[in-house]
Amino acid sequence: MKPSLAKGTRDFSAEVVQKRQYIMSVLQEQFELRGYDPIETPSFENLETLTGKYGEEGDRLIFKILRSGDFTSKIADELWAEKQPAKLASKVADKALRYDLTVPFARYVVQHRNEIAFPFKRYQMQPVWRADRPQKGRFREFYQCDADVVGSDSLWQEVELIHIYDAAFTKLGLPATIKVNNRKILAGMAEVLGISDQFIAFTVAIDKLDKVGPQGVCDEMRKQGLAERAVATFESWLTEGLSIQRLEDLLESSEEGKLGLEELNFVLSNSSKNLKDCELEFDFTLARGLNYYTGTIFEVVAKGVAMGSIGGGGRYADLTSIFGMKDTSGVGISFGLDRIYLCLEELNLFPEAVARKPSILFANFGTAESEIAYQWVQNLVVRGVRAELYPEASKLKKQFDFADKKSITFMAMVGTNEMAADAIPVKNLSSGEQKAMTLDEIVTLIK
RNA sequence: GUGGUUGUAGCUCAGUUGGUUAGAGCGCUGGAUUGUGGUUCCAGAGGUCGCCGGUUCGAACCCGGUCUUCCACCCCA
Repeated sequence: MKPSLAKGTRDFSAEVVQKRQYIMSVLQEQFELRGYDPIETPSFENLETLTGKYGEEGDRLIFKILRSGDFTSKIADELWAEKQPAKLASKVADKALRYDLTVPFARYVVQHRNEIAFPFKRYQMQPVWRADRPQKGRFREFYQCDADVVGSDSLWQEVELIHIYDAAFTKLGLPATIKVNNRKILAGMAEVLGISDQFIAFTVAIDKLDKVGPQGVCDEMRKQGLAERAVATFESWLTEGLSIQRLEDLLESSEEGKLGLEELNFVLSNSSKNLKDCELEFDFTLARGLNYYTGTIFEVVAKGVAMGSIGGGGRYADLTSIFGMKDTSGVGISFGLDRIYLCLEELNLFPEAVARKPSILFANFGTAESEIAYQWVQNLVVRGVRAELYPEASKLKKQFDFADKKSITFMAMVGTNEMAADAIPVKNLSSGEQKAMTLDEIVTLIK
C-alpha cells in the first residue's frame, strides 16, 4: 500500500506547525485582551444541524459521514431509483464534518443558554472541512479562528471586532483592507428596485463587480432573470457611482435601507479612528454567500498578495432561532489561518525566532560518559533550558550532522576528560566557536 | 459540480520518431577520518516510470478510463 494524502489535506512539519502556532498565539492574545473566552465543539455534528444554513452551494460542500450498519435495507427501492443525491443524503448519512465554526457555536449557545452570561463572547480555533476542489489557498481541511459575541444588538461589538482585525494584522505585520457592508443596504437596494423576492440572485451578481465590471454584473442579473427595468435602473446607479451619500438619496423610500446606512455610518465613524495598519473601506459589492447574515458584513483581503479573502464575518440577528432561541443577535469574525500563513510566507513576514529556538545537544561518548552527560541535561532542563542527550555513542560526525539537521544551536561534549569537570566544552554550531563553560554559564547563554 | 493541467529514485527534474539493462543533481548509507559537523574524494543502496486496461513484435513515450497535483469557473477562509 502506497502512502498518500486524501485530496486537499496536508501534513505539517515541525517548522510549519511552529509558524502556525505563532499566528494562533497572536490571535489568541487579541481575543483574550477583549474578553473573549475559548471554547471547542466537536469535529462533526448531526447532519441536520448543518444543512440549510449555508445556502444551496454551501450544502453541497458539506462533508457527510456515512451511517454505520446496513442503511441500504432501510431505504425504499423507489428512492434509490430516483437517484437524487440530495434526497438520499439524509438516509445514507446522519452526521457531517463541521463546515464553519459559527453554526456549531449557535448550537452551543442555545444548548448552554442557562450556563452562559450574556452577552457571551467566545473565540474558537479549530479545523473545518469543505468538499471543495482544492486550488491556491483553498483546502478541504483548514483552520478557522473565530471570535463572536452573542446576545447584544450593540454596534459597539462591530466596532470592537474591527479593532481586533486591525490589531491582529498589525501585530502580524500583514497590511490588510477590511471591507464593510450591510445586508440591510443590499436589501434596501433590492426593495427600491422592486426585486426583493430575488434578493439572493441580486447579491450574487453584485458581488462580481470587481471581477467582471459593471456590464458583466448587469449581464449576470439578466441571466439570473431579474426584471429589465430593475437592471436598467441599477446600471444607471453603477455609472453614476454608489457612494454613501448617493445611497442615502436612493434608499430614501426604504426603511430597511435607511437603517442599514445608519448602522454602517455608526460602525465606520466609530472604528475608523485609532486604526493602525489596516484600512477600512465601505464596499457595496460585498455580499457574502452565507444566508444567515442580516446586518453588518465584513471581509478582509491582504494587500500585495493575490489570495482571496483571509477573513470574513458579520452579524446574524436570528441564527439561534433555528435551534429554538429567539431574539438573540450575534456578530462575529473569522480569521483564515491557512491563507494568512500563505500570505506571511509569500511576503516573508515570519519572525526569525519562530523557527529557531536555541537549544543544546550533548554528544554521547559511551555508557559512563553519557551518565554524566545526562545529569548535565537534567540540570539544564529543570532550569528551563532546552537540552537533550544524543542516545547512541555514534561517531561524532553523525552526532554533529543530527544537530545540524535539527537546527540545534549548541553542542556540548562530555568525554572521559570532562567527566569530573565543572566546565565542559560547548560549541556554537553556526560560528564554530568553542569554549569550556559551567552550568550557570550555559543557562545564561541559552535561556 | 464544469473546463484545463500534472504525475519518472526521498527531493528537483532529464529521457530523442515507440526499440536492449530508465539517467543526472541534491539527499541517504558506508569509507578515507577510533574526541569535533558544514569542504573534498571514493564506494554503495534506492524505480511495479501514479494506477487499470487497450494498440503494438515491442510502451515511461500512443489511446481510453481512473486517481492525484496545480489552475480557471462556481463558491469561499
